[in-house]
Amino acid sequence: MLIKDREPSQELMMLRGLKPRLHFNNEEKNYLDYKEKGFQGELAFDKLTEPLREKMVFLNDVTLKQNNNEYQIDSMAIASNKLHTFEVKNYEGDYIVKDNKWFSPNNNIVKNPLLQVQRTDALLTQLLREKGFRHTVESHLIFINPEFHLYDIPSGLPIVYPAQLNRFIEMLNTEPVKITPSDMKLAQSLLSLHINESTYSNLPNYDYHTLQKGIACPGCLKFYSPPIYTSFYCESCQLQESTEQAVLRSMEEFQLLFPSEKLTTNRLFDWCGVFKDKRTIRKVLQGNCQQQGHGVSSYFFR
DNA sequence: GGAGCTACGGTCCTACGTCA
DNA sequence: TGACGTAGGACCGTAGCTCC
Repeated sequence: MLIKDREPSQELMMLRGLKPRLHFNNEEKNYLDYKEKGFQGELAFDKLTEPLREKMVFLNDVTLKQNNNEYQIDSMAIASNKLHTFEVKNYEGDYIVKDNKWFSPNNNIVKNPLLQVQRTDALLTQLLREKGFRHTVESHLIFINPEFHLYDIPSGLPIVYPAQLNRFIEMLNTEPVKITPSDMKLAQSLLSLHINESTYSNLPNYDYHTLQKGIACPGCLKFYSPPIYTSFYCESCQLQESTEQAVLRSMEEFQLLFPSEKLTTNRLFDWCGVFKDKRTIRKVLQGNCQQQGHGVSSYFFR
């Protein structure tokens, strides 16, 4: 059973929204690639665990806060009073561990993901006890990318390598477990404790006036040319999208990047940048949002 | 209170897509 | 190919807000 599905994080959505509008430096480009890759890895793991959903309750991408410690869990599976956590890494290439430090293929030190797993395990166990659940917590560090290899790591750690993944899933699938009422109660409790991310420390600085205006294709993030009749056509990736869909997407992007700004026809018209008539924008807003006020003071909200 | 500004809506015309 | 429907563009009027 799946009771919480995965969606791109707000930070990833904001980065995607900013990418075509802002000149990213190398660090920012790498960070977006890292987030995209991470998300793709998580989606791939979700696909692998689909067969387990019949006998386990799954919660994906849950963020919890405890004693001012915020921690995010890529995936959780609960059954027969046991809670599995999965930290999914989509690392690629040859990584080496020296003196408990992790080195990427280009010899940069990366955060030790085992420490993250241990921290999550400890905080989650504490949370479960506080809430009165007797479930045991078993944490796993999953490396999903088949092009990943880790050298010089001691054995006996809760790591699942790409070559072991299918057997690992098969092992979980053959375990004689079932979803108990207590498992459901725990899943619902964790779902109710889930919070939205609160900090986006790695976002580049941006300002409305300096951002490039336009509607970016959701496929390749390149700006559309003006619409042909009622739809946009991306010359780069051949994707086609209705003007209404594109405006709604731009509206969500604008609200995500500028949550305190009022949504007006003119502002969205300027933000989209490709329409010749504001009425196209107004029509979409009127059809999909509620209007407050009139004239210069009017704005829309959902 | 009036001028100026901004936003919305009405009307007409044109362009484009669909269908018989 | 022509009729029809729909969307977009231009122009203008109206309404509401701000500022003096």
